[in-house]
This record gives sequence, structure tokens and C-alpha cells, in this order.
Amino acid sequence: MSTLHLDGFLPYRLSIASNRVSNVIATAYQAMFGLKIPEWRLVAVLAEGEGMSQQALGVMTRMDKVTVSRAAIGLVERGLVKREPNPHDQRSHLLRLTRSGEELYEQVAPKALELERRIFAEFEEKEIGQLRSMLERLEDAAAGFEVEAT
Amino acid sequence: MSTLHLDGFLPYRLSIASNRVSNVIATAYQAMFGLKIPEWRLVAVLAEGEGMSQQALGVMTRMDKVTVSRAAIGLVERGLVKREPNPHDQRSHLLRLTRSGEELYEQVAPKALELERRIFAEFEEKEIGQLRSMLERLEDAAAGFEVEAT
DNA sequence: GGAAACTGGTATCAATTGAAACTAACTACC
DNA sequence: GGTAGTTAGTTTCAATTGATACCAGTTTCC
Repeated sequence: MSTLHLDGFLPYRLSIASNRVSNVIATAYQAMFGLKIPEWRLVAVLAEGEGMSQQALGVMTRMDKVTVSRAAIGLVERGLVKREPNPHDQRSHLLRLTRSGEELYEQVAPKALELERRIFAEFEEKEIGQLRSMLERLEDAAAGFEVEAT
Repeated sequence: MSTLHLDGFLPYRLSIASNRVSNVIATAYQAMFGLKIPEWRLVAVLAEGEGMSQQALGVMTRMDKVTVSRAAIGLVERGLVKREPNPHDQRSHLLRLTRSGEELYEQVAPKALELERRIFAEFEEKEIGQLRSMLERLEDAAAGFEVEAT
């Protein structure tokens, strides 16, 4: 009889830990700025490279195009993002933070970093680097399986 | 202006990696055995310590009692789990794997372990241990914040 | 021993998410 | 230059999930 302790099963532990962390973050953003995670991700990406199409945003944030679409609509409605025509392709628009979107970002970013710091407060620098690298490799490994499944 | 690269933001990376891994696992279980993740978790726990109430299962699997309830109903319907009266509390039942539930487990467990091994194939033993420990600490850290939020 | 508070479990409801279908626009290629 | 196939984005639909309300049974405590 093969033994499998759920507690020792890494995909399980990963899921639990990730969900808890996501909850903390989601609750904090919602409470502080009324932002959902997908919205926040778009803001974060737009704050760096402005003038992106939604499909580019999808690649950057690894989110489904439906999720991106909804987040973009929400942000435009709230005046945080504006759409400018894309001279090269009339199907898409270039998204850009508005002035108030930029202001929001200036508020959110430090809070996000602080939250990250507090969550990982008891981790050493070296550990954080290792975790980062392992998560990256995991992402790639899992991506490989997804193809296989299809 | 504060800079926050989404790509470097650990809660984001954690979420992406975890979601991908969960997808792989969920797809595999669904395809191989028609099990959803919550169902599979119950089976795994019941295979070790039998005769548990749903509330105990909720603690063990860290799942919401609603999720446990639904998974339990599904498993009972499919004859993988049976409910026995709980002599100490008539509100609850003691859940137990049926014979065919045990047989299923005997099939699923090795597949699960193999999948885990393949996903983490490129990780060294030492790394896996570190990851395990970090996820545990993360879980605890995040749990602390959740209280704070309430 | 009975009312009040609590607990195990289920049902109902709303939110989130992705898959699939659809529209409009674009590209290839004959 | 017109048709077939593709791509950007939205809408619609179904599945999953958790919060809330609820019911039945249990504990507390006067």
C-alpha cells in the first residue's frame, strides 16, 4: 500500500500557501484602493511600459484575455486608464494610465512592497532568492505539462 | 517614484506558479479518475485516518466546510465513501472509505506521487526541503495577516 | 430542566474565472 | 482585389468557490 501524506504533498502545500498569500493581498488592495488583483496587475505593468495593447498586457501578466478585458473595462470606467487608438491596428487600442491612474499607482506601489516585506519578514535574503528561482522553474515545468495535456 | 516590477513581486510569482501546478494536477486527476481536487484531498486524508467527521476533514485539508460538504456528497454518491453514525454527536457522521474508495486510492496515490516527482524533477533534494519549509512558514505568516484583517 | 448560545452540516447566493462563440478588423494568397 | 483564415477584444455561459443563512442537534449555565 502506497503512502501519501497530504501534508507532505508539495502541490498541495503550494496551493495552500499561495491561496493564503493571495487572500491577504487581495483583501488589502480591495480595502485600501478598491482594486481587484487583475486590475492591480494591469496598473503595475502600465506604470512601467505605457501604451500597450490588451493582448500585450495578457502576456505580461500571464492572464487570460477575458480577465484582461474585464480589468481594463473596470479601470477605464473609473478613469484610471485611457484607451488611445492604435495607429497600426484598429481592432486594438493602446492602454495608458491617466494622471489619476499614475497617482493611484504612486500610492499602491509602496504599500504593495511593504506588504511583501512584511509577509516575507522572517525570510533571509538568500532564501528569497532561492524561492524566486524555484518558482520560476516551477512555472516553466508546469507549463510544459499543460502542453502535454492538450 | 517607487518602482515595482510585477515580475519580481513574489506574491504574484507565487500565484502564477501555484495556479499552473494546480492546473496540471487538477487536469490529471479529472482525466484519470474523475476526481476534483477537494474530493481527492478527502480521499487522501481518509486513507490514513479513517472515521473522521467533516469538520475534522476541513481542518486536515484546510478547506472550507462548504467545500468539504460538497466533496463528501460527491464521494458518497459515487460510492467511494460511506457515512457511519457518530455515537458521540448525532449531527455529524464519521466518514470512511468504502472498499472501492480504498481501491481507487491505491490507484491514485502512486500516480500523484509520480506526477509530483516529474514536476519537481529538476529540483535537488535539498531544494525541495527548503521549499517545503518556506511554504510552511509562508502559510503561517499569511494566516497571521488574515486575523489582522478581520 | 429549559432558554441561550454554539456547532456540524447543507442550501442558497453572489463573485471570480475560463472556455467557447461571436464581431470587427487584419493578413495572405490566389 | 476578393476570399479564407487569423487575431483583438467582448459577450455569454458554465464551473468553482466562499460568505451567509439556515436547520438540527448539543452544550452551558442559571
